[in-house]
Amino acid sequence: MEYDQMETYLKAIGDQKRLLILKFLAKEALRICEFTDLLEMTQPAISQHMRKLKHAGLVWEEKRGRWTIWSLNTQHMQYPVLIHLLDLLPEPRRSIGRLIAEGKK
Amino acid sequence: MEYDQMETYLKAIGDQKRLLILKFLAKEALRICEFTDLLEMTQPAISQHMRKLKHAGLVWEEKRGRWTIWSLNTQHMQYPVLIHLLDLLPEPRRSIGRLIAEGKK
DNA sequence: CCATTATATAAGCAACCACTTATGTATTCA
DNA sequence: TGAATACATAAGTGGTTGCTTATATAATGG
Repeated sequence: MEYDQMETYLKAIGDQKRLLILKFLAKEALRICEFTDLLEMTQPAISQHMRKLKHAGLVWEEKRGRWTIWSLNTQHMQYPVLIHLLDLLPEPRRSIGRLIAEGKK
Repeated sequence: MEYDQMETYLKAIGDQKRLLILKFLAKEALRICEFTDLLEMTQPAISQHMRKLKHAGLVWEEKRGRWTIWSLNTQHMQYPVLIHLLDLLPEPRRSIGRLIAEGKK
């Protein structure tokens, strides 16, 4: 792996919000509209983070109807490292289960 | 580890020049003036990178006379991850051995 | 003691980043 | 078909980054 690729990778995961997104995706695939509730961020902000993660090859997108379903790319060369790092981070305050309970999913 | 600490860590290593610095330090402790030759960068630029690495707890500094000798902090929580990542990167073009041959060390 | 060497730090600057608001484009559903 | 929903993208903005040049400080060596 070259230095510029490594930089792209580390810059992609070197952001609190994106780490949180990845932490969620490590559990299950999610849609943008679910992230807006989970992260309490606007939809364009999420979209832009996803674009950055996609550019680094960390996530996949699957268009289904009006939704875009995002999931972790488990084939990424540094996927094991990513999982290791995510495991060090605490569980998010808001959870997907909470969303379901609130009838948002 | 909290999200902001992880971000600080990843931002610190998420830079080509700093990855190169760390790659050199993984071999041996070095001084600023040696880095200016190895990386072909100005002295203040190096100093500022070292400050950032120090702030993230990745390196130690040891003042000896007019020199400051920098070395990797092998006690850092994410030291094994760092070594793993550095091992994926190619050996730098310029080497310490080359410096010695040129009579600069 | 004075010149040299090694380093830190400050100010300035261009580029980049992460957000915002605004808008365009599909898709679904009544 | 028209309203609502999900999403992408563009433009604008304030803050950050990584460099530069300039300068200060401290140690060494003649």
